[in-house]
Amino acid sequence: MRVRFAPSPTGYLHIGSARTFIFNWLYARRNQGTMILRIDDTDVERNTEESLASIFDGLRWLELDWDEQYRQSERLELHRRRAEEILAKGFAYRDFTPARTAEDDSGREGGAWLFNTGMRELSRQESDRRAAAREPFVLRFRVPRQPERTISFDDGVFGPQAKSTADIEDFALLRSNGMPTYHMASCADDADMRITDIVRGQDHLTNTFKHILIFEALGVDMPRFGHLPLLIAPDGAKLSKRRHGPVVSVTTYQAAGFLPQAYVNFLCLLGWNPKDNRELMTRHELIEAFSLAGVNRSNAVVNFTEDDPIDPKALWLNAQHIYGLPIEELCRRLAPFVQAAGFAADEQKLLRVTPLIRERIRLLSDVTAVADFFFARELAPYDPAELIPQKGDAQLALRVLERARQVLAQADFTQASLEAPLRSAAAELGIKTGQMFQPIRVAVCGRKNAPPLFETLEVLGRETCLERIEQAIEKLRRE
RNA sequence: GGCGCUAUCGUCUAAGGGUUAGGACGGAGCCCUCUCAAGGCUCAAAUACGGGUUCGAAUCCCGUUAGCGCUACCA
Repeated sequence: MRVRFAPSPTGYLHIGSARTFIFNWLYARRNQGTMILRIDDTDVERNTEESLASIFDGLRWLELDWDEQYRQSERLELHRRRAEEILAKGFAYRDFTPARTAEDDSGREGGAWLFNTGMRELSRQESDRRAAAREPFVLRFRVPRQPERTISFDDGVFGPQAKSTADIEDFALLRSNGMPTYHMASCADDADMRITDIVRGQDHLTNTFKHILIFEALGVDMPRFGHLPLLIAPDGAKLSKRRHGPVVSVTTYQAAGFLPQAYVNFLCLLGWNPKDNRELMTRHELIEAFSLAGVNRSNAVVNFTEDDPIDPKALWLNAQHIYGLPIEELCRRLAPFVQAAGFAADEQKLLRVTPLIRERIRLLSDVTAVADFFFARELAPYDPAELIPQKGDAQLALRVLERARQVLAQADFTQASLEAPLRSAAAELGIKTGQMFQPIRVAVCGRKNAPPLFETLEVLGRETCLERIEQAIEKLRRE
């Protein structure tokens, strides 16, 4: 089995493209096939190097690989040769009609345009003469019309498909500048690369009839086809940069702090499922479970809003994958985000902090908001009122902190030996544990919501804790 | 306009003639609990519409509607 992903480098890597790559990749890996990356860059006008770079960056980030790589622009001779071959066999003809413009197009009514009159019938001699005279022409496929014929194929996802040649126009193979069209280049390459299975977006479903015509004319083995439902926006429109902004770009999710395996997992669930209610899946599990039969036929909505570009389910999956990661690996993934935020993150410290925050972050980037007080020397300013516990006052907060200062000065600084004395201190003061712990938590973390107190104290260390409690006491006295 | 594809909770989806139409995310509530999370439990929430076929239809057929794709010398 040989499959390919064939993006055209006209923008950054689109999440829909990434999903198409993933499905091809899963299909290949599942069946010990060969995965081919082919850059379809025949549209010189729109291709950019940045786009090419973004495709590679995106795929590298997603930790996806491939076995062979090609660039269509380096294979133009093959495409032209194959087009000539089709012309020589009589399956194509030269059309010398000047290119239509958009305005010409608007007037069309009552059925589809099929071909330009007079050109199909041009004699070979006449055609050759005008071509030799350097008159520009576009090479068109001579779609069989009399008798018309039904082209059919069995789609791996959509099932049996059929279309009459009476509904297929004489599509172009070569442009008047000699460049192959997408249809020609794609089919010539698919044939040359001996692609056995073409898995691509549903927008190509109806193009497939044209491709079958080309493959037939070329006299090559017919590949199998499988078309994927499209990814669309909540408003039903297809995802586009203009309308939907960063949600369509893979880099958005990388920057937001997604784990590649989580994002791949999310993308797989858009239009495919393993039929057994599993959702959280490893890459290996995805490969094992993948089949074209599990792919849906209706488009899938990426559920984002104007305020939040991230689909809530993607977020949940990311949190699950984060929680499932070994501490050392999570640490490694977190480090760049900690550094980018300007914290001096020494590895040992991060290794101790990570277990305390792993179920509190949904994105890797959350680490800076959740664990900042572990890394910052000085606590960000906070309202002293935060130090005051439920059903208490500043006096109580002061008593709690002064007592805590004593306890922390003496106790062994481990979670286990900190808990008992702190609890009994609460009992001695005649207050609830919550009332005891909150002022301490706010004093050392600078906020009410934080990881469990004793672990936090231990990781922070005696010196930092006492220093921060001292500062809190002064804050309260100044009030 | 022509041709094609699609239609189950808000979203992703399961069920492919017989189910109280299942799961997940998100939402609401409860439990757990030193806060926040995580976790557990519970609740609300769907077969687009109209006809057929059948003892029986989310499921098969036809139509309508809606959405999407193709209809370029874009891919």
